[in-house]
Amino acid sequence: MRVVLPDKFFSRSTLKVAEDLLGKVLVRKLGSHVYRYRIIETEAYCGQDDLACHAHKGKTPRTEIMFGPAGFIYVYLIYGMYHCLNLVTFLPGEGEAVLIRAIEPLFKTDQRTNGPGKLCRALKIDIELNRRKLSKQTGLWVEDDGFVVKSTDIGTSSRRGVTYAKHCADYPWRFFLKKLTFIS
DNA sequence: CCACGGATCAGCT
DNA sequence: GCTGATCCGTGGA
Repeated sequence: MRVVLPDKFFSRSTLKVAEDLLGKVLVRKLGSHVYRYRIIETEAYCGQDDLACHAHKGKTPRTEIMFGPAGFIYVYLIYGMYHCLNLVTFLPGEGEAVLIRAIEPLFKTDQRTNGPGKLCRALKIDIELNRRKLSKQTGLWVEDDGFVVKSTDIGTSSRRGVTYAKHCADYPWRFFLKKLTFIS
């Protein structure tokens, strides 16, 4: 059973989307090959009041895509050498998105995808995908394959690398599947 | 125009 | 745990 997640999945509360994306399948099509990965770690970035969010200063050329409709892709270059993949969430005008921090390949490979920079490198995600819509046509989309995630499988913590964000740095807006989930 | 610093990672201590 | 690599978006002049 494979169902492509509809736009309405993403046009909900960003915290809810970040949590619900755990266990879903990120799909990348490159040429005639299709690669599937389990999403195992995410972070929520919640608009103008969130000092860690790129949109907190309001709409700029870079962040404009975050203020558009949910279901679009926001990719940016960080530290001059890594790209980060974000999925736009919630409502137009809010400037919110979910950062995909780690995924697990569902096929045999040596790819390292346990970090936002590394997963973009493995999936060949770069600025070319910025502002595009999640879809089969774009070559990047998200599916539900029936994998069940219980609330007890989910861990939370503060977000990584945002110590500059003052009080917002402590918000528990990082979500991950506890490793125990994959043993059994 | 120019200066600053970052939603990271690998390699070292 | 700490540091450097590397470049572009952003804001101030």
